[in-house]
Amino acid sequence: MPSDQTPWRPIPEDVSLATVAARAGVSVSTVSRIVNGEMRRASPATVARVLEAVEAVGYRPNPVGRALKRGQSQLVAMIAANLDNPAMATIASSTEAALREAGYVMVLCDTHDRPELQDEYLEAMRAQMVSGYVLVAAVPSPGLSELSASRAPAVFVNRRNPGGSGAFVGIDDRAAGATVADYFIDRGRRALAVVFPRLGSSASRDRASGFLARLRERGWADEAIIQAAGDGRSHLQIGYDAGSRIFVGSDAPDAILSVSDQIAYGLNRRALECGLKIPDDCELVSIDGTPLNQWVAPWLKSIEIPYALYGAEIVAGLQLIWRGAPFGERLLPCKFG
Amino acid sequence: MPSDQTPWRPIPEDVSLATVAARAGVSVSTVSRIVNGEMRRASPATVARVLEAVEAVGYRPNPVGRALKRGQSQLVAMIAANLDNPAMATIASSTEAALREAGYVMVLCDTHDRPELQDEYLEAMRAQMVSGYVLVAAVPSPGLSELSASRAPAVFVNRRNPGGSGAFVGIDDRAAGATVADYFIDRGRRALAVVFPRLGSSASRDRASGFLARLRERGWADEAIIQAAGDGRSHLQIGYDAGSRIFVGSDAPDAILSVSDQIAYGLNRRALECGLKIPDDCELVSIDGTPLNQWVAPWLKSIEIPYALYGAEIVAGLQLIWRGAPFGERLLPCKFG
DNA sequence: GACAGATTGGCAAACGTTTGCCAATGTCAC
DNA sequence: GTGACATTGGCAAACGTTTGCCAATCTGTC
Repeated sequence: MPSDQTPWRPIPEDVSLATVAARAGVSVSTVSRIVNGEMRRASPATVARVLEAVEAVGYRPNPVGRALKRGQSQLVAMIAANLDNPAMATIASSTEAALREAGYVMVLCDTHDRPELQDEYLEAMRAQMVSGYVLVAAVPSPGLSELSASRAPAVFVNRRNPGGSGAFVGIDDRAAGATVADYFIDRGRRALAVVFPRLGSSASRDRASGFLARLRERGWADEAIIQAAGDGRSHLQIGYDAGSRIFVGSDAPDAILSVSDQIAYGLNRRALECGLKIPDDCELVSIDGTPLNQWVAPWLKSIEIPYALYGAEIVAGLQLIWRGAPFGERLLPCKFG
Repeated sequence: MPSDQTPWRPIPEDVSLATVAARAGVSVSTVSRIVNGEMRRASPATVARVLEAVEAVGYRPNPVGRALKRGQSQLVAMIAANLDNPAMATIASSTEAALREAGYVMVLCDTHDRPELQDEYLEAMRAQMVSGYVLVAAVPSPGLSELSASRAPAVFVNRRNPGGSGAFVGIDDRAAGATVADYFIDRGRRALAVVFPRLGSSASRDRASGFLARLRERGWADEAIIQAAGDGRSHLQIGYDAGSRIFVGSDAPDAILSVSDQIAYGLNRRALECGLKIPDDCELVSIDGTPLNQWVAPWLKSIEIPYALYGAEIVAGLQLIWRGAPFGERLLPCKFG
């Protein structure tokens, strides 16, 4: 609980519409209208006088007063599953930049993948009268259903809306999986494996199933492919555990698709412990491809998801929705290399 | 610019003090007082009736109205230099959790280390009437000076207030550097180096100078130690570039202190390219020690900074300041391993 | 000179909250 | 019965903004 006896108060934003109005010798309403660009409601002379006064006293509209009146703040909520994941941090960073550019302020919430916390945040953000929601890897929850039903402006990122439709920014996960399948086949790999979280997002699932589907198309039997699903929250651990199962015995794969960088890190660690060298003994391809890889994991080949571009797309999506235009989904192109 | 013709409006928080007041048959003021815990202003019967009504209609105070009246919102601004850095992401994540716990909402701003942007954000946050500021690796700027002068509640993290005093959460950087110096000496290392950013923060400087000072204490001449200062924003690149200078020639060091993980990543990459193996050919110790290291950089030994604990300390600091208590600095203990 | 119509600008209410002040009622002692 | 005093609760203003509506002035035409 915040202390009730706060000795410090923010410097009162001593310059308000009233200050400007007084200086320009007009009423508050006139200033408000001019500040909001409604120029036709005043004579050019008045407009000039008001703008001069605005400049002179350094007036900046108070977002709180405005929010109260308009019933909507300049805040946009980003509700992310796990900030500690570098991919999410990059998304957060680029979104923040794009929002600022558009005149909004980002509020960041980390749900740690927990539905109750997600709902708590959704409620809190609604109370803050946020203008929109950015849901990064949202989990199913009652509050999320309500949100969908309320038609509030929301953009889902990475994971589609678990319960229904909604604007989406991400990549073509199935195609990404398929690309890796083609790559492995064309390289003459014979023993394939795919590692993914058992309780994963739509994204994880689609990547794995796109991979398997393409293999099937090209004549591989499902049984020929090792599928290692891992439990738990940490992709690192999932990868490590999967490695424990995959790398033992004589039928170790010679090529593995890991649906995320972190799973690949875990796999590599276990591979090292088993005396296997990647990529020499077993090729490893992940889908993520954060820039850090080239520094700390040069052994990892990746489908590179352009997370740094997400922010711009997300904000473009929000803006479309705000003006009532439809925004289905935006799948960004990936580089494979 | 946000569209002016927004078709969607947040569901009006249809339940306000007035709703509760009507249902309980009392005035708005009474409800307000009771909701704020001022129980003595009403008879037990009234209190009960009001609380029942609050429950029944599901009343939640509107933070915007409250902020406008109080001149202070429940928002706390975190102004960080670079979210893409995993250490900062961890700090952001833990701070966010601690703030939520305390009933606050975190607004995240990424300055990309640019003073103008930092000032823009400081101004914007002031306009939002935030309750406090968390400045992670703040850079010197006019706005920051103003902030210090205004005595606004602020906690500096990692880097001390570049212009003056202020609450600080971090580690004992000089001691960390000294620890590494002792370690190298005790391990019998003979050719030492330290790599740091030329235009670094107080933290980087202190780590390097703590290292050098301890070496001096123990009889090493400054000239005997390779000091590689790097330019630029990216620590990865700084490390890589420093490696280019350090690893060539015959007098390569057998032990290096890197003041951050990322510099160490860059160093390692360059070492590999030079055919050197870490830690066999050259021991590398960094100060940071993010958990990711054990997965992707097992070759790296680190002073581990407990970033995940920062959030709690930061919020504790803010709360002390809010209630007028002094909060100088809090140096967290590090693990070396 | 009068009237229609456009132009210009102010009044006041409203958003949801907090809080100083006052009014009404109750309690007690004399 | 009267006065002092505590208890209980409401009125109304204020925070900074937006906006519907009305009033005043101006422009032009007959």
